[in-house]
Amino acid sequence: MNKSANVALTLPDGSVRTYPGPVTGSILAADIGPGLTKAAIAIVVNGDQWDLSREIEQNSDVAIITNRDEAALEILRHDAAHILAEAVKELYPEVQVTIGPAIDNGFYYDFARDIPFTTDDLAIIEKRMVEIIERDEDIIRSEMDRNDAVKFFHNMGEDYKAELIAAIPEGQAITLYKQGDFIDLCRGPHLPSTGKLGKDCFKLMKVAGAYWRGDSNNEMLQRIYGTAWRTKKELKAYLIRLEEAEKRDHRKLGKQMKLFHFQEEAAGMPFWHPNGWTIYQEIEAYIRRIQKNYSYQEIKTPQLVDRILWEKSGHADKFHEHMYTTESDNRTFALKPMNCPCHVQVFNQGIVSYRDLPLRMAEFGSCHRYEPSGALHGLMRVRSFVQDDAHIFCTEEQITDECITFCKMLLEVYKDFGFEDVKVKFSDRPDVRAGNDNVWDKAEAALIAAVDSAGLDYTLNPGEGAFYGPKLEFVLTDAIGRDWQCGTFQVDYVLPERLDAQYVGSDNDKHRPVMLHRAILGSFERFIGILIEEHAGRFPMWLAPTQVVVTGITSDQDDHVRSVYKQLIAAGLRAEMDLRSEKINYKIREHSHAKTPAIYVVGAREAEENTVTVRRLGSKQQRTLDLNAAINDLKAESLAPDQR
RNA sequence: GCCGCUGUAGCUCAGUGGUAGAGCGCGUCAUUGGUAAUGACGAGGUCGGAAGUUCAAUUCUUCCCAGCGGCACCA
Repeated sequence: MNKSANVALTLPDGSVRTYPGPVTGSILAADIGPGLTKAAIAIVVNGDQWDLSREIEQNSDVAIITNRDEAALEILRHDAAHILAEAVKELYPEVQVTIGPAIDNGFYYDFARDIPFTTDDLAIIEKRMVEIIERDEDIIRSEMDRNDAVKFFHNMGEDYKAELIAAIPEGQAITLYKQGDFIDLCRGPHLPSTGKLGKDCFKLMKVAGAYWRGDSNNEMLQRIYGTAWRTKKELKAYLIRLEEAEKRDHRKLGKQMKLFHFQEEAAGMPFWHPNGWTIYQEIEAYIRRIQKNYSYQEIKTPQLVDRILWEKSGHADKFHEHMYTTESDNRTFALKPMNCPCHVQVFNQGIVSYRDLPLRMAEFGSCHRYEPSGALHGLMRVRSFVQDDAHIFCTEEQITDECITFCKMLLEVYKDFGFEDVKVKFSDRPDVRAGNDNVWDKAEAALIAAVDSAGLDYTLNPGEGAFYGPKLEFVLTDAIGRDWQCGTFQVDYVLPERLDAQYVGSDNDKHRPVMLHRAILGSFERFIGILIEEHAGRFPMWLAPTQVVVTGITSDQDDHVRSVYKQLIAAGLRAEMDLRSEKINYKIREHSHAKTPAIYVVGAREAEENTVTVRRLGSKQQRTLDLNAAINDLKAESLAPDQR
């Protein structure tokens, strides 16, 4: 070790402060100014986050983290988790603590306790947390030998902690943090004292079950979630954001806007109503046009296929518990959970020449999967769904080009739906998989080469590939910053082998094609759910179930309203008319609530002049336009993005 | 599937060991009003399902189903 008597600390602005010996972040902060003493939370030492109380013994580049820094949030939240654990241990000493990390927007802590926490407990715990913050306990770091630490926690009755430490490699020092009487295993860093967390900057949110170490074979722990922020204002803003997100909830809007419903007799399987089905059909027609442009052929295959096919394909092996089956003819049939094996059957009819490749086969195939009951979530996770599914049969040499073209197509589609921000993840071989390692080496190499050629940045998602091949996953970000994984592109050498797909090459020999599985939207159900939340129900004109409502001021205009309505329908628009004897205020309010994008009002004046007064959703402005001009505007606006 | 919570009118929700209520919506009538709620009257519920405790269950208990929040899973 290169210890010098003097310790020189270089600050971000380049200035250097020298101390005669080891120095702590706190001392440094105090030297710089009293304001910083108060605001300081931790210190970055040569890129690592340290506690303010930890002694710096060598010359270092340092930066003090204050509560104004983003980095402060994670530390703060981690501390909130510790304060939560301390409060729980004080209130319920029989509870064992396990882990409690900072997460997006907050923190959680998992406890082992026979009796689950209730929401009433949350208020009590929260109160105790405030007390701990007011006590302003010092948070003290110490190190302990691994084996000593295991004993230490066992003696305290904290078996889970002991198990965690036992899993840390031998010889590695263990850091402990003590605040009041509460000691926890932790990497740190932490705030200097509990008082640094604002007592009105956090809130406990919910209780939930969570498996020990995330494994469903293990016992279930009691998890308490909380949110924590630097300021009360930030906390409030976050809570408002949650409320806003709730308003967009597609399940709520789906009901309100009469798009679809679910019921007990068909859990997880949507009943589409006329409004929702209109959106669905628009999207399907759009995708069909795009696919045609990209030289896909559309097919349709059976819903019910003998189990034997699923055994051959390997799906039954891995997913039989998630497949619906039915008996008939002394055979077991499975409702198809996916389309690919059926597409291979189509491919296998007759003889395909290398000249026919790449062969792009698309199907809006209705699939069923018995999803675990706890997984169901509105349209986002269903048991019956349709994908914009397609399989490309091609040669190895064609993979790259196909991938490039697909990426282009996918970005085009996302853009048409208003999603410009797209992330790509590359998922490689999972532990449980079909096909030998040579095949996987080949498939992964081909896919990486392809995505590189497509010019897309991607992040690695190790072990998350499909059982038959690696995949790219396309993630889009919605209007309120949430990520949704939708598109996929998978390279598959396994299924063609298992289902014996062949083509005749230019050498007149038989060869295996490679199969590329791909989807852009993923499931229509889920994508529509995403769109509902993206637009908060205010669909763009081309998707709006009702595009325009015509209504009169008084019943004297009824005939004229009928005539305008007929012209709108004749123009191919999804129009409604409202002839009820309600006041115009009432009708405007109602149709605005229904999120109808355009309202045409005809009073005596408009009827006389053959005009309409147009009111657009979200605007109080009224514009009186010539009827034909208004209809033409609406027609232009209601074209799908690819038709403009 | 696992942990917890919830399930009352079409919707949102209140309520009670003695078989139920509001607002909105719906229907009828009146009203003909220029851009986010006109008024009156009326219809509508075996209180998620099954069993149990009780003189009596929508209310208490158990089981089942579904939904919600998480966890696990997601070809």
